Amino acid sequence: MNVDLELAPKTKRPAGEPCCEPVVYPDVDRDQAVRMAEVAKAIGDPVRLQLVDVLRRHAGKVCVCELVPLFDISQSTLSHHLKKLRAAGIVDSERQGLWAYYYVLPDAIDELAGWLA
Amino acid sequence: MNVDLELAPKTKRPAGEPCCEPVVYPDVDRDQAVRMAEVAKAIGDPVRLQLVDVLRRHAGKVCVCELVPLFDISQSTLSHHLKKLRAAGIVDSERQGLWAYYYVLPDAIDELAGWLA
DNA sequence: AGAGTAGATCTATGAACGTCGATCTGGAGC
DNA sequence: GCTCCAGATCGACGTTCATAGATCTACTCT
Repeated sequence: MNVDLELAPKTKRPAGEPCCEPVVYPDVDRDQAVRMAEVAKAIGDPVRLQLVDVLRRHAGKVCVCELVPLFDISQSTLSHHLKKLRAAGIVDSERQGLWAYYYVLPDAIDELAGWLA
Repeated sequence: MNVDLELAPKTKRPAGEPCCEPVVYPDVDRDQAVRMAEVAKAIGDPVRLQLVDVLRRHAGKVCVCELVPLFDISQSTLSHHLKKLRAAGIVDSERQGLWAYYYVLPDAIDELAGWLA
């Protein structure tokens, strides 16, 4: 699963006409790929993608109690999704008394957006 | 799991001090979210992300035999990953005799990149 | 025709996922 | 103290995932 830039990726060709002689290597290294893939996987669910959408479009922090009624899922499932987004470094949360407020950490998404652009 | 824009997302507040009064709705609708999440999920794996990276950086079509030696995974696993990328509409393939050539379809990624930007 | 090759498909396996209801935690208000 | 509430965590479930080896399918070359 590791990209080995040292090894020549030439396989034995059957005779003439090789399929293609110039070898293309990935530009993003393994660490970048793992990091960005983790972010992509985190937004690879419709609910979480819409969650990020709401949080990004909202300037400040959004209370969880505002998020729950937006989706047809249980509160525990929403909490689970928010936890995944936090684990991926996409969002962070802050407790204020009884309520929890979530907000976006732009760095993680920016790296992925930069690569995709 | 559906976003209902009709329903007022107000829950009964315990007394004074509501956690936050302005309600934020997602901008991307359910269909967009499902589509973009599918693309994000497809690149939500380090191998597939690097595969897309290689294919995007290469102008034309890349032979599978060039891709196999880049990763420490079996040929069948690589084929499985390429199939996932094709199912997500990120790449397409073309047979030429014994070899298969893969290339990027930019539209799917562009939509996600546009939203992330 | 027969041998060899590139790539896709099949089968299996163990891990991770999305979902829910139930429970736990800790702050608010009486 | 006690009760109520918001949100997180737990336990369980069926599903999907990444992976590998084995097999299958076309195609090329002799």
